[in-house]
Amino acid sequence: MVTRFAPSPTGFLHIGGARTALFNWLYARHHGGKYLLRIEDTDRARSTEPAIAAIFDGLGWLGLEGDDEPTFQFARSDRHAAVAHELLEKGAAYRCYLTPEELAERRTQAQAERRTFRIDSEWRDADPATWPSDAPFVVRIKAPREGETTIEDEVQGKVTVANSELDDFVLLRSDGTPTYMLAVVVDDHDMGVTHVIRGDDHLNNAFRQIVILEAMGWPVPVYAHVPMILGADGAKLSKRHGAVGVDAYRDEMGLLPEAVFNYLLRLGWGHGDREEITREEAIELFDLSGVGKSPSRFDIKKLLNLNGHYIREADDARLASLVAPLIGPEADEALLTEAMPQLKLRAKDLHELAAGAAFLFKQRPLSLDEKAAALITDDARDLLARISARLHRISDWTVATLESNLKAYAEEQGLGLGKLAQPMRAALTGTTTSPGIFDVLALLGRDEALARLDAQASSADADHTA
RNA sequence: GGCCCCUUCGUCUAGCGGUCAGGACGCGGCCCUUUCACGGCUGAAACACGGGUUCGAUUCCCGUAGGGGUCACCA
Repeated sequence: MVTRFAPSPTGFLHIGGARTALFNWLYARHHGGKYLLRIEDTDRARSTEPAIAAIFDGLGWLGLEGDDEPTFQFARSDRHAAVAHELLEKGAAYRCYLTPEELAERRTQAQAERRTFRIDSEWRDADPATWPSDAPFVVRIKAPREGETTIEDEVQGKVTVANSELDDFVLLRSDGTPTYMLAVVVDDHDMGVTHVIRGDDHLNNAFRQIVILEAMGWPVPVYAHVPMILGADGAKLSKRHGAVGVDAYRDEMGLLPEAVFNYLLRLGWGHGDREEITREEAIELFDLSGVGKSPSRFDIKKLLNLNGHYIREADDARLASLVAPLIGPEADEALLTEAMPQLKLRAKDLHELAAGAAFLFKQRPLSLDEKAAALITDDARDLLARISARLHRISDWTVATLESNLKAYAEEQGLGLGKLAQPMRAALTGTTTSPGIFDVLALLGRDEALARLDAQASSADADHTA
């Protein structure tokens, strides 16, 4: 069996497209088939190189690249046109000399009479011998007018449409170029596609495509039209909802591909109570029967939660290499990796992770944020001086030693550990939230930690010196 | 408007005639705790509405309402 993902390169890889690609990829993997890519670039005005690159980039990031070299639809125009001519010879299609203007006129006329407009070309049954040779024409398919067509859709179930609903749609434009409807059918056939899994905005197209398929005597593929992804407000997902390109999820939101993969999988598809699902498990579990029929809304909170989960699961060195560029040239990947087990507990995305790691690379004197500054009172300075003096005597600068020493000191002084920890945290990180204070001391190293402590112990209180 | 599809907590979903209608995110409370997190426990929260069919409907059928899609010489 063969599946395919066929985006048109008019922008970035849309998040909805990414899910369609995911389902196709999963279905092929699950059944040991092939998953192919086709770039539908027949719209020359809107297709761009950067868009093609962005799509491959997005698919690559998610690990959804095709099993063979991608097909470029525009390059196959001659083949598409040849099929149209074959249909013409068979009498299954005809030259229609109606101009766009005439069509538009009939359309508005029908509208004025509150009639449903359907193309009813007088050229449909014209004798080919009467076809003008000098006037422009389009090639239209002769769609059946009687009876009905039903498809057994893997997710939508049995769907039936009266053939009278179908127009004699265009196969070849007046400039001789093929339309999408023709190109898709020919390419799917030539590529050996057996399963067409796509957004349900194409459900109506399936009936038109079957007309071509039957005229050519080609087999009808298995269809699976999956519901679309809607914005949080229930409207069609668009730029208005913020990020719709997968590149934004990576670059702007700082998400991990495995989180997006998992989220997209669970959006519109379920398998019992399973929530966190790896690639391997997904391949094993995925099935079209688990795809729901109703459109689902995009929930960024849940995506973020999943991302937090995958950050915690991720390899420390990998996270360090992803976060270092977000911090700046001063970032040290080795130190980041060492701190990562602590840092990754506290972040839902890479930007939060970078922010949480920033204290490691700050230059002295540290600038304290408002809450941290408020903690450095005269009493606190005094306390920090005493703690520093005590820590100066420790040479075994490890979490265990630091912890037992400081806890003993807190007890001696009859203070809760928090009374020591918060001023220290302020002095050490410039903020009021951070990993555990002993980890912070250890991560910073003896010299840097003591220097930061001393700097605050001897600092002047702006309020008092003013 | 015509045609097609859809409808379980706010959201994603489980359910496939008889369940205290389950899980997850989010939200509230409690616990853990040096901060923030993580983690654990716990609470509130749903079968759109109206008719049928049936001993019995969230589940099957038909309407209504609401939502989505589609009606190009765009893909």
